[in-house]
Amino acid sequence: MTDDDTPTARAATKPGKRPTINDVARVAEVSKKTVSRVINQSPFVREETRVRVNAVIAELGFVPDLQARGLAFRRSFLVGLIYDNPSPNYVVNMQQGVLDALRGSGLELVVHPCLRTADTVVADIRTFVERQKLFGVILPPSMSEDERVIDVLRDLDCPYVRIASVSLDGPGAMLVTNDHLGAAEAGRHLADLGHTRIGFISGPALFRSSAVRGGGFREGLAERGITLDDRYVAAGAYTFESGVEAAKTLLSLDPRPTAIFTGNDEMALGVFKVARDMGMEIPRDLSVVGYDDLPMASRVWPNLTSVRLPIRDMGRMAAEKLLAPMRGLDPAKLDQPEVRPSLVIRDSAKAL
Amino acid sequence: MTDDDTPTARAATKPGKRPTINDVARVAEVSKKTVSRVINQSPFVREETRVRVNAVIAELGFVPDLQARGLAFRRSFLVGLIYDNPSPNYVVNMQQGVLDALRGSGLELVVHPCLRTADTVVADIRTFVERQKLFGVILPPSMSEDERVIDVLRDLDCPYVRIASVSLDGPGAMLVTNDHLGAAEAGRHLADLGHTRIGFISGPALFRSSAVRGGGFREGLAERGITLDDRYVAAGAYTFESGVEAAKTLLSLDPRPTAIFTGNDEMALGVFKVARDMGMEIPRDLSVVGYDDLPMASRVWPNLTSVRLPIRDMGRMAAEKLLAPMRGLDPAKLDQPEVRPSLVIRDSAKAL
DNA sequence: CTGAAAGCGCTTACAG
DNA sequence: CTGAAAGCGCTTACAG
Repeated sequence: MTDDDTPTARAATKPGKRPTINDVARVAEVSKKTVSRVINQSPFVREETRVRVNAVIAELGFVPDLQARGLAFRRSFLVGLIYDNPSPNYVVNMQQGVLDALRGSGLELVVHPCLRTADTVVADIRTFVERQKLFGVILPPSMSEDERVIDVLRDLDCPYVRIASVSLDGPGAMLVTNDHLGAAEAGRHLADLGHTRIGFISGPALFRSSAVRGGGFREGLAERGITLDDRYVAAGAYTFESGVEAAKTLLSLDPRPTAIFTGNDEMALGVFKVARDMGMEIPRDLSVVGYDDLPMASRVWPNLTSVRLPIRDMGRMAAEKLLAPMRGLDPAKLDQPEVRPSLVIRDSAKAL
Repeated sequence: MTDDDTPTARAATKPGKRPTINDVARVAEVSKKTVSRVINQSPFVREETRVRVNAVIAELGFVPDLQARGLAFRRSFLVGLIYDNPSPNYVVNMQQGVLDALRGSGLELVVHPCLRTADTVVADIRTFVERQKLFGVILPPSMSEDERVIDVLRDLDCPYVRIASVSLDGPGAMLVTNDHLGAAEAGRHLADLGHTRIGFISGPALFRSSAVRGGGFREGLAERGITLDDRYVAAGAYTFESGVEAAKTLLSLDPRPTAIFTGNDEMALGVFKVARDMGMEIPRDLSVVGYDDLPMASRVWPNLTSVRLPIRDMGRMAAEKLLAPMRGLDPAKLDQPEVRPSLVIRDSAKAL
């Protein structure tokens, strides 16, 4: 016998156990179905009833059991982030953005990195999505570009949002980052600084952004009447080491380029290294512009001019699209959110 | 009527639906309880029966429903990673390590970053763990050092493993990283290079590693007969900016230090910046040693000498500890895994 | 607007 | 070593 032995508290629940929907129903003197309606925000509940039930829910500290709901709903309350992007900065910012959107929704984020080149990826992803009965999935590049994975998700009837540099799907399932715009801005910037003999280090063919950034860069130069000479284009792989190799190639050309645009910042730092090893000083002897605006860009010397994508915002926008149906919106009728990259001008590119 | 209309296949399951434990039981001609025993690797099943049931499981492609198991077990198959560490590199490596251990276990990783300074953290973590009925939780620093969170986990009966620079808990719940050893090595290294007037930039007081690294550094110097002068110690906050401020202080002392050890790499890069701005060249005019060995350490110029912690391994080891009971091991009787940092010698610290 | 019954797919507790 | 019954805590489908 405790002080708390009021009729209500007594009827509430056995000690040491979390209250269930039955406890709420009993105390509120309604059926559990009505409690269920209140939990699920059904409009078919009288206002007075809703208020009373909510009061009891608060009083008992009732929290619906996710497993039980999931079992009945035949799906979980988990959002999957499936990625093969190896940049820690990209991954963490994307996760933060997704979590920004998920906050308060009752959904949680399950992370699933994988190797797109492994021959078990597709089967692995199928198992993951099927077992977890995911609420939805977010696919940043280059995972977003793999149609085998998309087929699996469609087959499993799992909602998804793809993030990519160009549109690859219906508006309900896409977030477009328009990488060509950022690259074009980089091109115009270098041209406006007076550079004409310009090099480009591309990303790997597996990443769609490689071609899109390259194309955008060409466009930007073309707007200023400059044509990118194919001899000044080297293939990289988005890694520091590949940037080093490509820079060695480009900087041993005669005449050598006065400026280099790289498909990402990692490779730009490779250019930094080679230039230093060759006794060149940036930006005096060589201008460099990168892409991604990693935290590193503003730590190295000279600070790297780079194109920034609002990665955290992208994660949030993609997740919000996934949440739309929950909020009574039709994802197919939503507008396709787009994102614009922007050039962050620092000290690594100067006028000739 | 299909070609597949054999008795077995017919009895198997309705089309378009995933087979359940009942389907397996029917086809294998056992009770669902026996199927359950096989799934859960109970030893109380005749070998012959087990083989037959497993064959049917494979034949039907049966995958146990996680929500249903979770509802009956009263817990989920999710491991939570709760952290407030802001370094993307640390976070991603830790996640990778945890996933290395989780692979094949049927468990998935739910990430939960948070702000330890927010006044809702503790309540927020309670909600998270309680709602998800987590299988277990992994706490890297400095989350691992928050006793309020530990109290919540104990109260909720949620297994956890803490990762910290010193032991804070029983062997079943700890992974010790011994940061003092790495810092001591840094101290001996600088002393062996002939430095005697040495500066130290510490991390924030909220992080236990700050004091542990500082203490280890003092010990290392002491082993070489050098005492760290308190006037050459500045308080940082593990951020680039705080490194800049602290470096300004230390480098304006007269006489100024010939070497600086920083509590992490971010702050070391702050020292790089200030040294450059003051016209000093590293390592000619100043030796610098960092801690963490970020990817950046081998990108900047000069390459940064730094102490490395095997973060991915740490994640894996912590997760394996969490999985021990699943494998029939008693976590309390397990040995407490320890990790040893190592000094990676590069170009930022040289002999006087 | 509300409710009683049946069911989601597993496991626990109890028998044998 | 195996099984029939009851239960985990919700929702769906059907009535009213």
